[in-house]
Amino acid sequence: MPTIHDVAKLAGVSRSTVSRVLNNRPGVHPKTRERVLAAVRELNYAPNFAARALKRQRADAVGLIIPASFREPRSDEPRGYVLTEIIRGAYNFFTEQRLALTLLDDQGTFRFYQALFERRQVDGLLFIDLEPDPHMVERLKGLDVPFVVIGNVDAEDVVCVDVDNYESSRRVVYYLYQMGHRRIAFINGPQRRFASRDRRAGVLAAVTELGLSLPDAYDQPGDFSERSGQKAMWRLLEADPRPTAIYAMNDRMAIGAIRAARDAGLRVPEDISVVGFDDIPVAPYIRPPLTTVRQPLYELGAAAARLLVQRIAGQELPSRRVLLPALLVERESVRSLPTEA
Amino acid sequence: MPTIHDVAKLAGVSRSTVSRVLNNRPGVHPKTRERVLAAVRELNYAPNFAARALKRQRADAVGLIIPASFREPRSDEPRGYVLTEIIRGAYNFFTEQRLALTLLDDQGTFRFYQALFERRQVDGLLFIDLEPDPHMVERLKGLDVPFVVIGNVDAEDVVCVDVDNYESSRRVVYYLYQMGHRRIAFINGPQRRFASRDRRAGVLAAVTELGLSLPDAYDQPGDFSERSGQKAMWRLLEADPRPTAIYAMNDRMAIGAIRAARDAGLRVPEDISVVGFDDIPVAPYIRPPLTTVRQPLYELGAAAARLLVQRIAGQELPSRRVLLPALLVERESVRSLPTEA
DNA sequence: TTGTATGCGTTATCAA
DNA sequence: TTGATAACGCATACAA
Repeated sequence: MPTIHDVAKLAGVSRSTVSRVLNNRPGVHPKTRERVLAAVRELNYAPNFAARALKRQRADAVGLIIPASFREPRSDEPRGYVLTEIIRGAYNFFTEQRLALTLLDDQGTFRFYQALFERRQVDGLLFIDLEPDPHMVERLKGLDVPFVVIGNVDAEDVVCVDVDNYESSRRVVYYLYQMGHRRIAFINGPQRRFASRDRRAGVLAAVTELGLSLPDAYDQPGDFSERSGQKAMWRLLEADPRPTAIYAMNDRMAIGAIRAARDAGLRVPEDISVVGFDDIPVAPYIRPPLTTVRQPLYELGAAAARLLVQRIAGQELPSRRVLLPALLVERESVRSLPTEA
Repeated sequence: MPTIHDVAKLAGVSRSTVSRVLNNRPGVHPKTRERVLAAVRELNYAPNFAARALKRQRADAVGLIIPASFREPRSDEPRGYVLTEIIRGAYNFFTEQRLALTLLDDQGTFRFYQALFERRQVDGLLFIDLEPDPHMVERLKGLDVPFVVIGNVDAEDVVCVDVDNYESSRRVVYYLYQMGHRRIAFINGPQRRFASRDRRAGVLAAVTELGLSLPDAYDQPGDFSERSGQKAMWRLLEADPRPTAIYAMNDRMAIGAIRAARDAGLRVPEDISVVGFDDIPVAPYIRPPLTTVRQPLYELGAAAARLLVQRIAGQELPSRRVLLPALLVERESVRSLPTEA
């Protein structure tokens, strides 16, 4: 492959001139520029990536740190869809900015991320769902590596972008209320997850604002699995009075809940309404099609990418926490109830 | 960040010695090696990626070329799932080999791929589903860039790995036959796709081997969309005699077909059986759960990655076409028929 | 407006 | 067993 030297020779100029033309530096005679460009085309020249990175001290690449679960075999989790949409959003933005996107998995070790950056293999890091380790984030802040987290993080001054779990949840309860429901129950996710806590907080806020209450019997734990949704529903069905609407923190639990209801001889939504969260691909296909909250996955990826690029450019970021609104997708799993006046 | 020079100084040796230690070269005194390693640890040194690439003339990175459709917004297509599984397989293998994986989209221009390689940004290219352009592949072969294609390709001497569409399809027909079906119809995909052609060829082979036939009325075109499956089913239902089993080339068309059957007042599988292809995530969730063929997506990615690494290493490849077996997943959309003796 | 010289951080060749 | 030195290909400060 040709080098800048070959181009210079062919164009009859020095290497510096070629470099100037290639980098759009001013102060090159149009005529000369023309000749150089012609030579570039003729030789099909493209600047060596490594040499440029070495000289410029930047990689023109960012690392996307995907959850360690990515390396594990197929599971129930709609990971594929979620991940793809987020990556797509980030990828499109980075590509526009002429930044390469390198896939890396979450090895959980600080040392690994440090090396990545110190080796200048990447100019910045984008973490997807780095939930559990605020400690690592703290250490990361010690480095000067620009990074952005998708999902919430329990650390100060970390740039992160997330769906507005609190507000979305609050909206769901309001929606249910508008549909005439007053006895609204709730299937939660693991409490160690921010998403669960925030969504639950939104529910509590709405319930309070609306003058309702959330008795313990209506506040069931779950672990995001379909099975746990099913079990939670069993308990919910024994509550007295029975709730008229169930809000599950994710679609898989909602699906489990619907199954449990049906097994108990109840119809959804005629006898009991169910709302999920995520809008996973199967949501429209189950019976009944699931009313749920769609996360702005693509936008999450794109927003995070934009923030990361700004950080790499050294800009001060206006806010360190960006919350994106989610969309309530009405399908058929919620019934409108005549309000009990 | 520290350089090899700093390490050398701290360890009281020359840069060459440090380099030797770092690259596990023989001929270093154990004592010296020890000192160097200690210095490396103390400084938290990691070799500069660009400098190394420049010197070694390789990037230690491969490019994954994803379909251009990736950049487009969410569609019905189960692209997310398929892509994720393939990438996961490839990613895990590359990571083992200490190769970084860079995401790149299919810009369709030969020039782009050429530059990628000539810039030494990647050591090789992995194409996912590069269906339409054998011409580009031919040109790619002209370069000395190692590449492997996932999916079939209409060109000679190209290393590609794919699911064994022909054989899998053949198996489906045998399966249906064993279940007692004799009037088996077929909903095809777009003929320009290899997958469609190969799957159809498998059907024809099986039909012939089993002494059945595939009348024109049983051989319906489709375009992979749910809607087209539905339409094909309408035509199929008018055939006389009506087929007892339908084999659709993908799950979405199968879902469309089931819908059409139900709309026509037929029950699946009691009145008519349906088989799909792909095992998309919704397949187990539809009514009835869909019997279908699961592609070995993860394995496809892993196999392709392995082949690419071999090519990069300059090994001659034993075969230039690798076909992986698919798995028939029996669910509830096929009924066992008493054989008409 | 253009060219010369130097260095980015490694690895590899050759001497010692 | 080790060290000096020369590339790798590019960008830039400075000189012309």
